Amino acid sequence: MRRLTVQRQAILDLINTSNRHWDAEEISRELGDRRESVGIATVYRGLAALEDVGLIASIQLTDKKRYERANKSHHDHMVCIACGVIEEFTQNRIEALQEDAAREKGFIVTGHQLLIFGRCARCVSNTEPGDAE
Amino acid sequence: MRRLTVQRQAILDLINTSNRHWDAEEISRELGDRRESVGIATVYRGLAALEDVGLIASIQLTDKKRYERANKSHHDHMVCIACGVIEEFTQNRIEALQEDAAREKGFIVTGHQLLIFGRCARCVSNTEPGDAE
DNA sequence: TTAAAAACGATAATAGTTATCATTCCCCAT
DNA sequence: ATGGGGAATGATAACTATTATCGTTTTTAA
Repeated sequence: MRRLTVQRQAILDLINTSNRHWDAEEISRELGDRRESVGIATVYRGLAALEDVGLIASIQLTDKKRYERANKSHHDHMVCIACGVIEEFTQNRIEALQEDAAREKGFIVTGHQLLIFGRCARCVSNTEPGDAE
Repeated sequence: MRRLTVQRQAILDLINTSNRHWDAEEISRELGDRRESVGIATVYRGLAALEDVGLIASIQLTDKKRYERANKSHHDHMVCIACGVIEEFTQNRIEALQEDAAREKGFIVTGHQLLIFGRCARCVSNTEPGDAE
């Protein structure tokens, strides 16, 4: 990224002032609502550029990519298969074990992605009493 | 899945007699080469059906799904970002730690996906001597 | 043997994302 | 300041993986 344009600033601000995990379309729509509309292609390019320089972070879900603030300590994600909510968790021990496994194979680790799928506490209790689902 | 048709048998055999992680298009092409051509839609449906009953397993990569034999013990995957090779590894301790993290959040785990990205041993040594890449 | 259920295959449709391209913006050397 | 060139923008076409549609064929079970 060479230039931090107003469009990219708008994207960055939106992400930085929230705790959400955004997808490209949500960002485009939200900016439109705020009357600082940014073309969808520009959103995609901006997200890629911002991630590239480390100003934001991303997780690749099954169907799409979502972006979040980068100024967090390292964490992984838990996705509720019922309501879609994403929660974060940290397990330093897991990181270390991953490194061990990689070293054993002669792999140089450049990144990883750990997603846990399940039902969040709220969805579990909502469907608790014999709910047919 | 109600019926294990000849098409699904062909898909299953192909996967079971290999150690590869196949995507749908590769399966379709390989079966075509073997003169047991199966329509691409049927490949997708067959793969979904076979996975559904546990006869094959899958991993969701960044861009596509790949299928492998199901008669293996549980493992996760390491993907080489240079050559694409996929290696498997097992770390029981990681599984346990995931459960712990989930329990803490009140999550009921239904599945997980751990991908480690990096460079495999072969690609590391191939680019070793100051290779510009 | 026959009728309903399932699966097939060709192809249209969809979703997310990337490529194209003409236009506009912005930085920097003159 | 100014004008040229590299970047970025935005509209939209294109692409990839996958799913839906639908008429036809196969299979199962009565």
